[in-house]
Amino acid sequence: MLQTSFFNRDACLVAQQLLGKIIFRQYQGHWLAARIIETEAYYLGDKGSHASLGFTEKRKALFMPAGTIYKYYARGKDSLNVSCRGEGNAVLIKSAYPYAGPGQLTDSDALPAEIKLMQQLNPASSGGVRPLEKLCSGQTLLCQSLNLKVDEWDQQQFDATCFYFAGNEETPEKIIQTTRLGIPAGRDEYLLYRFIDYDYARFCTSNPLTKRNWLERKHYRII
DNA sequence: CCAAAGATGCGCT
DNA sequence: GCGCATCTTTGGG
Repeated sequence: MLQTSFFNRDACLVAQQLLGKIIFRQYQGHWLAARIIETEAYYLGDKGSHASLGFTEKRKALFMPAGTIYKYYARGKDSLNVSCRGEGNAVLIKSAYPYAGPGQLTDSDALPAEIKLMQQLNPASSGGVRPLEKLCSGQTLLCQSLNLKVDEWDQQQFDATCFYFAGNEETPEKIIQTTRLGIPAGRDEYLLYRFIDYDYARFCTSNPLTKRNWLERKHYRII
């Protein structure tokens, strides 16, 4: 389990080092799991952040010690963040990919019970089964798949018995660094605070590599 | 109390 | 890639 000291560092560094880490979530006797593939960093002083709007009870977790979980409603659905070093700074877990041990799972595999549970928790809008690539591809979709609710987790700490992040010290070989999503013009929208695991870019919310008219160095860079 | 905006996601083009 | 449905929070009146 990642300790609070992991989060007690610069938010952009934490965001990058979270890539490749695994989220573990206890549900009905099973450990649901997903690999983090996309993150965003937010700072008190950047106008895209919730913290920059000032302290309210809802935003309190952003001002609590590093490693505190901040959950809020994004367009009415649950979203997962963790506070970092410096009051008001945090990382947003933007998307993940279903995890069931080493190697990349595909829809053609016989899916483990844990993955099927995640598909039950987060069915397609049609009511059908959501393919793996769409199961955790979004900050609220991820929370839905892992049964992570605002009411239960906002302002809480990670808990080794039911919800935590884990993984080795390695970050992916290649990381895509680009702009955050959903930030209006004039709100520091140009900041390159979004990070994507290169090898999983096709599963993230919006893939810089395949975006029309997007160029390396101009709109994103590989680090 | 209500209008407006928001760290979105879906469906269709 | 774009429009819009959805629902919570916020802030002004």
